[in-house]
Amino acid sequence: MFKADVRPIGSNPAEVVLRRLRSLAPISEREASLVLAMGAQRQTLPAGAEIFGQGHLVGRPKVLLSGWACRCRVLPDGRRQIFTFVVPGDAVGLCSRPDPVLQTTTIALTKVITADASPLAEAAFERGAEFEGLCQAVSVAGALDEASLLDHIVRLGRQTAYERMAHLLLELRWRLSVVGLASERRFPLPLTQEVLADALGLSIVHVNRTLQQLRREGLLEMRAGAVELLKPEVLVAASDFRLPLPVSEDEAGDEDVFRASPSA
Amino acid sequence: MFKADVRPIGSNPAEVVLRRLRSLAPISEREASLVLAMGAQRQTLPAGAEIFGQGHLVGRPKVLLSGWACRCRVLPDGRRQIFTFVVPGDAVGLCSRPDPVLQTTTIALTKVITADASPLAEAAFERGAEFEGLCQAVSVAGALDEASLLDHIVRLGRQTAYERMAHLLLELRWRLSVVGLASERRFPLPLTQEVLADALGLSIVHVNRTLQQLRREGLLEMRAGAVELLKPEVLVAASDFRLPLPVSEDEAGDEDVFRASPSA
DNA sequence: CGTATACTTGACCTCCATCAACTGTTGTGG
DNA sequence: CCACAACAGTTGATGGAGGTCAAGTATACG
Repeated sequence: MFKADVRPIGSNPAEVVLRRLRSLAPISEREASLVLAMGAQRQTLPAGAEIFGQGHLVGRPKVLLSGWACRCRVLPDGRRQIFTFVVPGDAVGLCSRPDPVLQTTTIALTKVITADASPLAEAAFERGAEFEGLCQAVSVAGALDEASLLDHIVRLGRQTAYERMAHLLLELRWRLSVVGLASERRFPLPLTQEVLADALGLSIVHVNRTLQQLRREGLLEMRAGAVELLKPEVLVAASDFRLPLPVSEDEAGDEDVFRASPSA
Repeated sequence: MFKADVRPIGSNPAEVVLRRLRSLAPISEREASLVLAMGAQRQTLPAGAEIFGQGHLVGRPKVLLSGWACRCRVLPDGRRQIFTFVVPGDAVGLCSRPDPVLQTTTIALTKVITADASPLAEAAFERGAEFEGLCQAVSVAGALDEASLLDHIVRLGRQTAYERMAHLLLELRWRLSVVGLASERRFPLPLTQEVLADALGLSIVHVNRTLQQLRREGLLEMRAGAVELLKPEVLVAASDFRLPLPVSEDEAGDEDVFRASPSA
């Protein structure tokens, strides 16, 4: 059985962050140790805790070492929209502009462990010349974040429930695989159907039926907080999923674990 | 009658850009003349022209001096999703990261006049210390762009057709008012119902019916490429519209033309 | 055990899409 | 100046995707 917050293989809990950054740009040893050192200042929060509040002045940026969170907004009548999921290795509130306010609330969806990312922010934004790799990795991470928002808009605006679900699952598989938390077919998904509904702009009931349809068609299995995509290629085709465009001609970090159409 | 691309009052066509930037941060005289100088290198494109292509390497950043454009993506089966509208004064492809690829296509919706924004990009990103105002304005512009994407996600995920339409019109009114192209109730809207449909994730027919409902309720009038919001407060209340949070405590530029709940 | 939380299922309804036709409105060329 | 495309907008009829309501059944947890 998968656990929601599998610890990276190495001993340092900040290793996920390093993996993430290495997938975005080449990271030197000196940079790596700066990143790993952040693992010392940890904070644990229970599911449901607010990590960043909408409208609060930004505190210090954070990275997620384990657990899942989401950025969302709640309408006055209680409707909620989730903008993006935050998975281990991701940063929250890490932003080049002296962002006066966050436009969103960040909430822990499981028990989470975070670390203070100020050292990373300082290295990337204020001493970018010294820390070229970190600077570039953080910059690319920002570009990917924006790409993910755009994908989300397409899902919500122009895709059916079935396509939205398939597309989101593939995106999560991709993001988790980068930090070593997903195999080609299987990954943890500690989300309730209600949370999926709030992300996909659907009702809980319809999320349930959509998942059942995918199961009936033999495309996935879900149990104990983990999903298995039985035929990822079919989902890719059905939802027009594509990975973010290649980062650049020469500067990829890790080799990709798998491409948009994995050999199943 | 309103024209779609009213020229700013001043003689220099780049004055809209200056207005936009001044609304975001204090701009010095030296910075202002740098901005106005960009007006010299103009380019005119017909409606339908592609300003930036998805996947192309970014050319030079541009600012829009007149006309309207949109950033969008087209799915393989022809469905189209518009992410955001680009109105006079806005920049396209202006980005701190050496963004290798644009995730979107930018298309002219009317005849447009653009100018090369490289001087602005260079001042803001490479000589930020010399051009503090520009640097800050561009940075805030980026934050507002992101906020607008988030609003769009909420519209598409959690609002009804009626709410989406009201919310979008209020956003456009706000953005145009900043550059002096909207009065409190009236502004140009050179968009077909098809374009609105592609932005709002609706069908053309339903956009038509939604507009008719708004008209029947005496909330707006549309003719000759311009809208008049007869009771903006009602639209604000119906769509839970709110302006982007205050930029910061002390550094606002222009006074706002009107706040979220204008005295109608 | 018993309570809370998540998931499941059925019945019903509504919002919005689709299809198809029709009505302006431009603008262009004969 | 009119004919007629071409396009944007309008309208009705119909159906389907997905929402809502309500009741059930696991599953976890103290």
